Amino acid sequence: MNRLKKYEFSADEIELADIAKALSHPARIKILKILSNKNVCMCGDIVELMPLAQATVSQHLKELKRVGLIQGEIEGPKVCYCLDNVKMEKAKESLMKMFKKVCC
Amino acid sequence: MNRLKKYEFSADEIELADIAKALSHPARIKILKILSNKNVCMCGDIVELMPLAQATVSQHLKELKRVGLIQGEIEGPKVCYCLDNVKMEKAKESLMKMFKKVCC
DNA sequence: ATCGTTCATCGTAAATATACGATAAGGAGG
DNA sequence: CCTCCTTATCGTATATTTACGATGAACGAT
Repeated sequence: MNRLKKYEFSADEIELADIAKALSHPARIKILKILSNKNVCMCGDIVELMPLAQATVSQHLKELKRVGLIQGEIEGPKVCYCLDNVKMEKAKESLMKMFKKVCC
Repeated sequence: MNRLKKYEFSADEIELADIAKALSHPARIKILKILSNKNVCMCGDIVELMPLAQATVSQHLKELKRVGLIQGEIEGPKVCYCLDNVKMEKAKESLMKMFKKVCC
């Protein structure tokens, strides 16, 4: 954003937009799907399933962590990522509330 | 995106990410809310309720139109915007499907 | 026909996002 | 300690987004 105007909006609007932003790239949708297959959680395994370089996947993981949809836990030299189901539920509820208020 | 990699993902992932992108700015969330108050639909009225310049609001409206969440109908010199409830419902369902598949 | 109103689009500047190679940081195992 | 493996971060290039003033296009009214 050019000159930060976000403070002109309500906290709800900003929060919801932020969640949507985290979901606004197919790579991040795919990562969430991969993590929901509880068999896979190691960062390296995720990278293998993605058509992107390791550094790029790491960036997407960081964005998902930023909004709290996933967590990363260090296991020796590896990192095990998992969904934060509480946060996911909250994100779903926020989106649903908006849709209900707005139309359906 | 640097080198377009989106084709590496599934149509579902791309479509969902696209919907999320449309929702990923507080201004656009606010516009949807404003339009759900059926009293307001003229572009000018929307602009007055937004903390942004007319040109910027027009850009946000265009993005919402691009994904089909709203429609614009010319009424003389003015333009009346309204939600596309069918598309909104579809967007909600797509998001819900993802959440259900992924966690909740 | 001219004028004012309304809104989209153009042009542009700055911020942010996306992507990747290279490198750093940390642990495992010799 | 040294090396390998794993992952985050840095540096960087490019694309996209956001924002606004200026301009253009379309219409209604005078």
